[in-house]
Amino acid sequence: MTWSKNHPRQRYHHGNLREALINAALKLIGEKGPAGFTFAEAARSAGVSAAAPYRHFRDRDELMADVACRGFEQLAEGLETAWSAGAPDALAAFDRMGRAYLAFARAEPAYYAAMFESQVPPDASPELTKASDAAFEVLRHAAEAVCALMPATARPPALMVALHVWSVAHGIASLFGRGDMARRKLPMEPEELLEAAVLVYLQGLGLGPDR
Amino acid sequence: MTWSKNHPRQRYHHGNLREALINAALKLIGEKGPAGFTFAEAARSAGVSAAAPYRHFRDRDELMADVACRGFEQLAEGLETAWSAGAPDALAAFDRMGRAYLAFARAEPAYYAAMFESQVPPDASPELTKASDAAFEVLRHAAEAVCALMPATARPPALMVALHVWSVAHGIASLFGRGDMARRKLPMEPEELLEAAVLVYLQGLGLGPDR
DNA sequence: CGATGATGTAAGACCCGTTCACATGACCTG
DNA sequence: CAGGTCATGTGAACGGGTCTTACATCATCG
Repeated sequence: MTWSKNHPRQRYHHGNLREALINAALKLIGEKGPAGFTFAEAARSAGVSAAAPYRHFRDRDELMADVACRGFEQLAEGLETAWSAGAPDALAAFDRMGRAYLAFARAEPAYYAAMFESQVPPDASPELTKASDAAFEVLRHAAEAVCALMPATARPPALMVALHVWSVAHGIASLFGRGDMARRKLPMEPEELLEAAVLVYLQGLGLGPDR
Repeated sequence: MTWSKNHPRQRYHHGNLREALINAALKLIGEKGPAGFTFAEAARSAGVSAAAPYRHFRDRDELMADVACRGFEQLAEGLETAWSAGAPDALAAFDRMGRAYLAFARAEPAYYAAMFESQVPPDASPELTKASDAAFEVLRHAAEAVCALMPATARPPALMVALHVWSVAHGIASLFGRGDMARRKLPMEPEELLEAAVLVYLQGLGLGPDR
């Protein structure tokens, strides 16, 4: 039994190294942040030599970009679920989406870090650009439904609304939702802070819930 | 003249190494991002050995934190100047502050990166915490002046307003104001996007400019 | 069975962060 | 001015990381 360790790869070939590396990356990023994540350690954690990962990723950044890509896909899925076709009404669904964004940042810090804190440029790969655009598209679509509630004469551009909401949600998540500035003492939970911001903002657009 | 190079330090002691390292760090961060910045290269750029910086900073992170600290001081100064005692009126001054935030992110990418993208925890040093708090305090003070425009019966907490505005400004700066997601095609300049967001938001608070 | 291509390994070049013993020299003190 | 002291800088060395290159293994298919 001398060969038995945690995951004693006996076969020369791993069989599923690409996925194993991505999982290792996710675990490591979650534990030590995107900067602490190391190609070599991911390899070690998968039980292969330090050179093996280069058969599956051009370099460390490409792995990071792949993780970020999957993160955007998960985020899009989460937002889509929260929106759930705008039921029961667009405003309630919109609010759920905001919470879903913060929930994602909190529940998947590794994905979130890879997506936004890893220095990976958004155009690192076509897939990444596409995944990120797709996630935004979910929000944009919701914004369109919300804008449709307003009289056509005073209807703001849905794209602008989507950008505003994305920005404030991202700002809150970055500043207060996680490690970064999380130490700043908030008078409320990030979720409440975001909900209040969106409520005030929609009110400013003439979409008060009490009209 | 064999000893003449760029800045041929002839004296054994540099004389002002601390400042030289900080300047080198700023230049390098600006050129290659906070991740690309290297203690060794800063030392090289200052013309000293790789071990010399350790006489002035405990480690690389402490240098980064020092840069971030100066960044917050500069930001606070910029916001204070933009606010300029709330003249001619609080709303106009508030708008200037938002623009000043984005201007800072654009004009000082090295500082901005050290402050928000360098993985330096906000409590890395007491000075950093203090500088960051001071910058926020400027915004908070302005928010208080803006809230004072409203009837006391319908006055929102100034802290909340400050947090909302800081969040949306930071979100826009992070997502669209610089390298990160700057590639996303915006229908407007970040400054206009922020101004519109704040206008809608203040309107939602009952502070329409046309009342 | 034998060739071939995908996948993994070993070793090494090069860089970084960090430490340690030692060198230099600014400055103070007698 | 002599000598001591302390801050500051040097060189060498360690451990670890990225990435490349030459070689090993093995699944697959003619």
